[in-house]
Amino acid sequence: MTTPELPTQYTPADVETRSYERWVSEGLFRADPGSSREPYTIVLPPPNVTGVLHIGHALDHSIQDALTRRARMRGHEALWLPGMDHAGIATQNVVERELAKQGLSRHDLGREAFVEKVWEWKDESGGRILGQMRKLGDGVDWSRERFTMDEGLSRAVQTIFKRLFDDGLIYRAERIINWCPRCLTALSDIEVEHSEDEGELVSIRYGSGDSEIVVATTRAETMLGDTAVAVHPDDERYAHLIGTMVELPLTGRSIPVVADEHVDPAFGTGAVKVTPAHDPNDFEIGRRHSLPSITIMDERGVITAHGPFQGLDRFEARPAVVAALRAEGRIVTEKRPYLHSVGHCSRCKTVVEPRLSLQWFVNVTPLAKAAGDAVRDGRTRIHPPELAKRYFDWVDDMHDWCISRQLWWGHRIPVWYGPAGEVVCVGPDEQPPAGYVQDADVLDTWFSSALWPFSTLGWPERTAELSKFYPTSVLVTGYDILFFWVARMMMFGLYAMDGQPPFRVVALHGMVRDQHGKKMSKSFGNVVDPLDWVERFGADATRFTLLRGANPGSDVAISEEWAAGSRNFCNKIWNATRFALMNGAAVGSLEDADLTAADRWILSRLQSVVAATDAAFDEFEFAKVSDLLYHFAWDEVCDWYLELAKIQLSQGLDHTRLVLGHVFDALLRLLHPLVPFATEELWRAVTGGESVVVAPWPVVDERYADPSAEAEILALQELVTEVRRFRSDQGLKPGQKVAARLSLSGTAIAAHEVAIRSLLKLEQPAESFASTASLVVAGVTVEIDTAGTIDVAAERKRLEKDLAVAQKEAAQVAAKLGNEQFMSKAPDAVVVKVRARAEQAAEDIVRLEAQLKALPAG
RNA sequence: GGGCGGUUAGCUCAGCGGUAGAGCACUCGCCUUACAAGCGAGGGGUCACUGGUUCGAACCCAGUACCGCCCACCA
Repeated sequence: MTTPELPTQYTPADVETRSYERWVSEGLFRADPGSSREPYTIVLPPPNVTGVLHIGHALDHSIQDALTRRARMRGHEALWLPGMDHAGIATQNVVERELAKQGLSRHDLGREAFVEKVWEWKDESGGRILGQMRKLGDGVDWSRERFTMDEGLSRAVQTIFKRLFDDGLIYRAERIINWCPRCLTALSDIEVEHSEDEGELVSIRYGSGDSEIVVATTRAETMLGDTAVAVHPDDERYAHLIGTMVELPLTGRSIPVVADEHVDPAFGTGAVKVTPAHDPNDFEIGRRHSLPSITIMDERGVITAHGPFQGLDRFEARPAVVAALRAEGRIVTEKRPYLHSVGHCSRCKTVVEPRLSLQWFVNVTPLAKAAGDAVRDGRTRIHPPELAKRYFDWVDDMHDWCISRQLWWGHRIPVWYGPAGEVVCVGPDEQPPAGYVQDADVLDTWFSSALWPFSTLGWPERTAELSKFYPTSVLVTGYDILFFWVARMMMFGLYAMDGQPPFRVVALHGMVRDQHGKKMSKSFGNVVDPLDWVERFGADATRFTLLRGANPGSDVAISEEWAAGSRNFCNKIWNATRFALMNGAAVGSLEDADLTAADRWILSRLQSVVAATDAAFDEFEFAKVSDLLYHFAWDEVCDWYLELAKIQLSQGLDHTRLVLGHVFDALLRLLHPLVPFATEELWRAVTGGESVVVAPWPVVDERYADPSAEAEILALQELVTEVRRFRSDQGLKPGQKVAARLSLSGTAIAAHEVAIRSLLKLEQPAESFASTASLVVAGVTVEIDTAGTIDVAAERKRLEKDLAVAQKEAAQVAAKLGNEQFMSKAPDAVVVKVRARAEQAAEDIVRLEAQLKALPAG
């Protein structure tokens, strides 16, 4: 094996691009549907094609890459399928903003030219994202990259639309929908974000004299479209008015008073103004009472009702209407500020206006039922389970899904209308009848995203990919799109794939936040650009930082200090491996090696770390995986084994090279899913293998479990640490050699005298050795000659403090052992432990008293 | 209004019934021939509060107080 010259400091940039291009060109990430290996599939949640990857994507991708890489190493045919989403409304907005800079609107270009423009934008922006993914090291199968508006995926969209339409699960209806007056499109319920906003609640007197009735509203301008006042049927205050007409101020119209169960008599005055065209509840009341709907606003929220308010924006009209009412003495009370929940467009934050319009809907009832059942019966497991409840709450009470959008960018609705308004839904292979006109609208972008797990594998064709890789193994995504995306993939996947859910496990992660747990936002200036970190700390360190905080379902707080810490870890691994190589580490059989306790200890520890790593990986506990490997590598391998190995090598124990080779081979493989680049470079150097990407995952080997070696090294560590403490307290310089006598015979670490003396810089004493301090640890007495320089007062203080602790411990433990109830009820293992503590405390007391006594006077 | 989660060292978090942990930050000493992005030794916590269960509670139960998130047709 050749020992390449590795630089003394890890410089990520040197190795990252080199490795990545090689991985791709050698096809290591390619998945073969014809393989006989068990499949492992993850579809990448497709990022928005117009965006750039943010640190949240980096987390999402790091997790998926770690899972896929480990699965591949474990012998699975691993597919991580990449792609991007056309993100209808978001993308259209971005391109429109660009046009606006040139003073143009999409209407200036016309539909065709505008869509052309968006495609151009998509090519440019999408390319940027692909570059970012390469920089992060995403091990995706590039040969299978997809885009939600690809020909194949468009075909899938039309196919499922047609199927749902034929099954009666897609319908067109005039309903109150959420309308964004800025984006000029309908929105689904979940595209509306609610916030507590300040408003004004005004009470308005309708009618007069005996027919007077007071209603309250926060949207005064809508009174122009009122067509009734509703009261509860049992409300005696208004019983005499039910069925009568009252005068509607400002309009010269009279409207009926109707009785409706929906009204809460205890709220406000118990009377509600009814505006069927501009409020979803009122629409329902209107329907129950056959009330007319009067639309008073256009699609931009401008008042169209004839009169003095015509042409005013809704927010100008509101105070104007109130002022006019006040002038007529119609205002009874005004409450301001009045906090109430207001819906905003999740894209542009404009206040949403409920609007009566003709739209396409999915009847979700049967689909949502199936989506709930699949999780309930365990076909799909949601992880962490706490979040499953959220899923059920939503799926069990889902409203029909408004899928039409008045946009130009997206999948055009595959429905044509005849001259007399006849409707025909056309599948992908059909021709619309002559003279029919296609619906102008496009589908909600989440409609095509919902097909992602199977449309990307070739559905509706029965492809080899589909039968090999569907259902996918795990879906990794943030809990924020549980409803938007996960639930809808479940619905459509179960529907299209004959009851087979799209994934076996949904592994939800949290949001990335700053070091104080604050949300990242541009205005706050705490946004981390993953590429910036990749440049400064390396992709490995960036990924490791994110994974170290990634507990299932919980948010990840990160900071630059942590990224630096992760980079330091990579550097540590780099240098440790470099050291092993410099000392001839090699992979070979350990069968005939005469292993020392230190060797057996590290091998024993290694096999239990493999087991613990597997357990944590299986539960998506990435923070735990990272923590385990971090501490094993740093605290055990580097801090202890390498130091002991140095001594063994100087003693000529050549098999140490094989142990080093074995440990680093395994450690680098374990770390590879988290830290792909550094491990690739190092693993190749250690083993001479082609690529760690396709190296087998370490397996637990019980034969290496060695409790007695572990106990032995633990005792060694205790002794060394205690003597180091003494040296430090006494101000002995680390390099300064000190004479000492060791009484090792009969102790567990009798064989380690050379190591102990070497680690602690203890020399053999001269003939006339007079000890000035003695320490007793792990059954060993260390008598140290410090040539009279010992600080007696400091050591006495220290010993007295330790003695006090030991005495307190002894008292506590004695109390426990004297407690009958404890003795009779505590499990044996606990009693044994407590007894051991009692013995230890007693020993400590004797030892410390002796040490105190042995101190020279001073 | 309904639901869920949190409150442990200065900061971010792990631990979830048997002697309080990690990373970073802090103090002291070290360029010890893999690594100063490092090495060694330390300091620091009535585990939010109040009750209860238990031989034993950071951990289980009840309540309180803050904090966060999700859902909701609060006129």
